[in-house]
Amino acid sequence: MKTSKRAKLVAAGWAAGTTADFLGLSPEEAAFVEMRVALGQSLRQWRTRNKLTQGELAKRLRSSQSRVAKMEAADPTVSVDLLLRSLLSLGAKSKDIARAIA
Amino acid sequence: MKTSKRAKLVAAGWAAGTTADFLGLSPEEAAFVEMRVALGQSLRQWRTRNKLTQGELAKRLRSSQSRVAKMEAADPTVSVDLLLRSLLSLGAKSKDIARAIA
DNA sequence: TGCGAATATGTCATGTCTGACATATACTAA
DNA sequence: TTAGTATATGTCAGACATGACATATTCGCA
Repeated sequence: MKTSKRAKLVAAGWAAGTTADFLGLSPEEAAFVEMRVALGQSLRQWRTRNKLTQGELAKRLRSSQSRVAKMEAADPTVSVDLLLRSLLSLGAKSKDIARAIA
Repeated sequence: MKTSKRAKLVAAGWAAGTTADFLGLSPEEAAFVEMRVALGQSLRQWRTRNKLTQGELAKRLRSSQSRVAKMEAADPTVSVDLLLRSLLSLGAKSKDIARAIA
């Protein structure tokens, strides 16, 4: 894992050490987690850039504040589908999303 | 929508005309569908490149042939999560996925 | 410090996705 | 054509994600 990516995961609340190490994740599983974390962070960026609270965004998405918080935290109960639809609702384009996960 | 993207959608079985037109999809919804179609096509490429049948891939994924077929067809009942995990299992990297959806 | 706003965490009923199976259709070679 | 293989389509019970709610924690500011 690149150092920059690890920094992001740590920032997102993942303990130090590689994500893969943490609980015997296979490389694919680790990559999947990394993508989810990256999308969660991206969502937070788009939300704050648009000066919205989680509650306000939730209303726009017809969701709830708690779910938005979980999205941004890449909670295991949040699907990538929901993250993507939320980002698109905030105005993110395919290429923005591609850049976020690359 | 770019011509190249439309060609892909048509190739994937979507009727001519823009995806958005087809059934009153909002731009965000259309973009989401396009991403799913792109991921489905990418999955097929990775599978055929690895000379696997849908059944063989299904076994590796602990899934079923029918679901693999639906993934490649971007069937509405298939989540992006499943598409991504499948691609990663085939050896695709984050940047490959980013390129596919960009 | 305290207070109010924002965010985080836990739980649950309801709705959606999943693998599995059956079966239909498409493709290839004889 | 036919048979054999691959892929597509339809359905369903069980598994998982969802919005909503309650509540806890963190943050910013006076």
